[in-house]
Amino acid sequence: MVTINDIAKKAKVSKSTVSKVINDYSGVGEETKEKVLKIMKENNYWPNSVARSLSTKKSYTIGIFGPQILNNFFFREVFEGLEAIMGDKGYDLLYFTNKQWDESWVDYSYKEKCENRNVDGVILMGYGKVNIAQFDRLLKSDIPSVFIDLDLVDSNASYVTSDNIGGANRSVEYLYSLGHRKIAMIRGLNGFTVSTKRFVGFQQALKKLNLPYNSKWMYDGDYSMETGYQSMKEILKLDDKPTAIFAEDLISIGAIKAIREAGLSVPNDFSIMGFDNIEIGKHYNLTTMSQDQIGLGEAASNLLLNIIDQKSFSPIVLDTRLIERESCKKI
Amino acid sequence: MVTINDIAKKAKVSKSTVSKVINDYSGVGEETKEKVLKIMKENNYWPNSVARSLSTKKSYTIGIFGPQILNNFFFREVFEGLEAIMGDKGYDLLYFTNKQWDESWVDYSYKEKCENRNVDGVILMGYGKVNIAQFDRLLKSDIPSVFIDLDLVDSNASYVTSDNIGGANRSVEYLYSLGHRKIAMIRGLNGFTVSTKRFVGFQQALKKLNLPYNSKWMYDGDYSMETGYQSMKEILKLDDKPTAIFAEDLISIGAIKAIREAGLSVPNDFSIMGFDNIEIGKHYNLTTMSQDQIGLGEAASNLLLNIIDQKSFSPIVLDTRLIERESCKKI
DNA sequence: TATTTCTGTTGAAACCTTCCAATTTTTTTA
DNA sequence: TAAAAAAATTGGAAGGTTTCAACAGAAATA
Repeated sequence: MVTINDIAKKAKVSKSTVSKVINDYSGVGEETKEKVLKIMKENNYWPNSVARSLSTKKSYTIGIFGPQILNNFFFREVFEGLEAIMGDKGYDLLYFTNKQWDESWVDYSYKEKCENRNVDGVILMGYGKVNIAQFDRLLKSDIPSVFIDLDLVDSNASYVTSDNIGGANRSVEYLYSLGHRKIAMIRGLNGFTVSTKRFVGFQQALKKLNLPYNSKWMYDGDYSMETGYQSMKEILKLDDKPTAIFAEDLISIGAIKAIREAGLSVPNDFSIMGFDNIEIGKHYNLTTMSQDQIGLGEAASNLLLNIIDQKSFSPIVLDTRLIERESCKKI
Repeated sequence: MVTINDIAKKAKVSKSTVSKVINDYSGVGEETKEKVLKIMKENNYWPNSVARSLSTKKSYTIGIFGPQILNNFFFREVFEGLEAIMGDKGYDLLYFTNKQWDESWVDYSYKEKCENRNVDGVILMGYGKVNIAQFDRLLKSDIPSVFIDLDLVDSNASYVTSDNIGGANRSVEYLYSLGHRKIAMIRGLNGFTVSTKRFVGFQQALKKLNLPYNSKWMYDGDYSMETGYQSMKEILKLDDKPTAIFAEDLISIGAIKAIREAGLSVPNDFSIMGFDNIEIGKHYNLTTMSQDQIGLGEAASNLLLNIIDQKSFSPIVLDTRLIERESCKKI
């Protein structure tokens, strides 16, 4: 590997001078600069960012934490937004694996992993509300952090999320506008803030529109097709059935399966209203309240960069958008 | 941040001794070791991997290159396999964004990015055969590299792939066994080795089984639903129609759409045989020749670790597996 | 007791940068 | 032309670790 010393030697200047050229600092003569630049080019020289990072404490690396985020329809799109913005600003993304240190003489967790790698900031996604104590040390540290869909705030931490309450509200309003009065909800709880918020919005809307809240029309589970499938089977057994079901996309798809299996159809027998707009929903013609996944990634990036620059720390809440496909119909 | 010096001072030993303890080297008295360990624990000390990397040239980081791999049904699953193995072995994954250097006085590409970050090895995926010259400098360097689905080999480079030729062969044999004699193929060429190989396997099988090769039953495009949709529309116009279609999953799904739109059904009017087994295929009950995505990721990891240890460089070819669902039927 | 061997410990250099204070060279001013 | 000011250049420390040769002290041998 060619180093700054090699360049200095070849250019017959000191490495300080080369360093100044690299960083485009003032205090270098025009001729010298040209000469050094030429030699750097000739030798395809590139300053080593590890050494750089050691000396400046800045690594141009953003850490990413998230259990299974890469195998998740939703976060994979968020990642796209992250990559675009961070790439533009000259950062690479360090995806922390679940590696452990053998002799774990220490609490080796978020904060330590970040310090260990000198990341300039960190983005965390895919975490539920339960067990947020795990983030304590990170939050109290001075490592700039942005959470996605988990509303934690501290002196160097903030979050981005979609307007889940509002989105749920508008979902119900939409179903109402189509004539639905008996609306069920299947929610993917599991300790995730977002699901809770969507439920809050759902209830708000029912109240506002004077719709009945029937405990038989309320199902819990996790964020999976299976939850939708099983819950829908229960719903199908009811005497007093709802005419519409509101649920997150993956759950909605499970529900659609159950409906079809029972020889019924969507939207003729039931209207199904999703939430999220994951790609697979398209294949089921699922009407849904869309989050802007790429936008979340972009917003998280920009917010994190602002925290790094000590400019702005305010959480960002993104609007949701109704995507009308064919799983809901007027009755 | 607490450093090795802090620990040395508090333990009243030299930092060399602390270093030995950290790395579990011999030549440290039992008592001293205990004492140092205790102090490390008390101070939640963790050796900084940037400094470490500078001094050892080993970073416990694996670089990942791949255009849009995270937004790709296939590679996202491969990533899962990568993460599992690499995490186990103590590596983190550095995802290189497309960042550019402003004053690009230099060819800043794969090799340079790797050297710049001191990665221990690199995995590349999602690249076609066209323009492989871009990898020249990387291949000639001593950076351990593993390509996924692109058969490049050099002194420190190798690859993993699925048995595309064999898989295509067996796909045709399967359709043959169901009684199909008129088989079309829609291929997602676009310069990718895999598609070419699948075509080779397809032709081999036709020949072996004495089936007709009809140029009207052969369509090209890219790896997209649109290709499948458009090609299938053409097929539907033919007088002499095939009874089965062999195509990669996403293309197959496009074809199914076209068939359904024409008021026909799968598998009653056409049998559709996919290739890849991406998750979305399940939702269409697509019978497919499955690649083992996670296995590819795992194999790539293990191969790369072997190259790093100078142990083994042989390319790895994984078997494919028939997944029978309901898009193919006996005729 | 004097010498050798072994074990444990340490100081300093090295890895590649940045950064600052000090020095040298050039330019400007009186 | 000498002095002052400005610009260009340099040497070396610092950043946190590893590594290696050198050293000290204890134990073993003669």
